[in-house]
Amino acid sequence: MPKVGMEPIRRSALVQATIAEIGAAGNLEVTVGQIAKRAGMSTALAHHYFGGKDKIFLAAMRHILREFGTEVLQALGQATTPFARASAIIESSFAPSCFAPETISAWMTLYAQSQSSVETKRLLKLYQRRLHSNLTHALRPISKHPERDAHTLAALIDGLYLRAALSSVCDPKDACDAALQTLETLIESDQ
Amino acid sequence: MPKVGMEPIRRSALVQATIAEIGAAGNLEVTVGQIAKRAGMSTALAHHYFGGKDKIFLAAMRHILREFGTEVLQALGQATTPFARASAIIESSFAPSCFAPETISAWMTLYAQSQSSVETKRLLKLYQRRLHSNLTHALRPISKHPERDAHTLAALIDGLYLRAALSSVCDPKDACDAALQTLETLIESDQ
DNA sequence: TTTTATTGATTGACGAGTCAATCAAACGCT
DNA sequence: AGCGTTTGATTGACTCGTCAATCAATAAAA
Repeated sequence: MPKVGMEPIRRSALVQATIAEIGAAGNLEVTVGQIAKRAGMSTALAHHYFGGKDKIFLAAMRHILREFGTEVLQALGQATTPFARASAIIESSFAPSCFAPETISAWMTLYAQSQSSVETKRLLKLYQRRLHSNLTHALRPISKHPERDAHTLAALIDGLYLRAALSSVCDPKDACDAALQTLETLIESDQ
Repeated sequence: MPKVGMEPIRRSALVQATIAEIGAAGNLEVTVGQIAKRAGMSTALAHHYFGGKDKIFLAAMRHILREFGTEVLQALGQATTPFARASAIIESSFAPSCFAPETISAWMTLYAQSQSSVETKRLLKLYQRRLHSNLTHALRPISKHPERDAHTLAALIDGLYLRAALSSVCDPKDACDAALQTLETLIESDQ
């Protein structure tokens, strides 16, 4: 079985397994052993490829962020009008994939870890900057205060996500509608 | 030194120390030993009074929530008009005490833990219900959609808090202004 | 003397990271 | 094609540290 070129496969399997384990546990209390087992290899191999537990976690976080980023980008590609662009960003943020248990857990632990890991904090800020920049760009032609409204909408998206993710009867659609509704109210208001 | 009636003092000291340690560490990777040491006692005594690590953490979380609750209640007492009530709720949510490092860390770990601890989730939902109910009550006389606007504002508060807490140049005032601004926009809009 | 407070010492478990050893594919040389 | 060598893949076993929880013992009130 030992073949060359295993590295990318192993790394990807570990990242996948990490996300799954975090989702199953609900938090970061996950051992390298569990992750390696789910990925079908020994703990030694996991260490061999990543060098340490925190490196594995960071890679998993990066993966989540990257996946979300491409989802938004793709939705933006479909949109033609400024309003459609803003709506697309909002709808991407409440896509079903964002509410998979492992995604929710990953997202929450991301917030928590950001308080103690500078690298995690960097990642999170990157996501926030991108969301803000995308929103600003979409709102520029249709809002009297693009920057300000983008800031408000970005925060609203995060907050609505938190509430929807926490609620047992987790209804992404309601949250999405609320965000869209507020988007309309904001751009119609002229003050 | 052994005197009677130590229990409440010890419990309170442990809760205080737990919050401080979480703030210092930035996450839940805090040992009972650290907490007990900061509280000036042995780990055995900490176990004696709380029975286990998770019980200690839960007590700390409850303490944070209760403190926040009374702060809001006090601010509401000062307010006379409905608009002042809504503003008071918002301003309480961005009070300096909410941005102390230990409070931020506690809040973040609260979100993260809620995914794996039903009791923590229950606590968090309680806070959200109270915030929503307070806001609805304040908005009833001045909004055309009190429930809907309360939901939006509550989420906005959480989101703005997240962003402000995460930003290195953490400016609560900006976040508060954004929330107040949106409050005005919402109640002025008539659709 | 009963109850409450208190701790040092200990236990038992668990987990991250390391290491030496094994195995097989690829490589280079003739 | 055949043969030795290097290189990547892989793991079982082990080390070292940590930490939650327990317990037996002490001391001081009541």
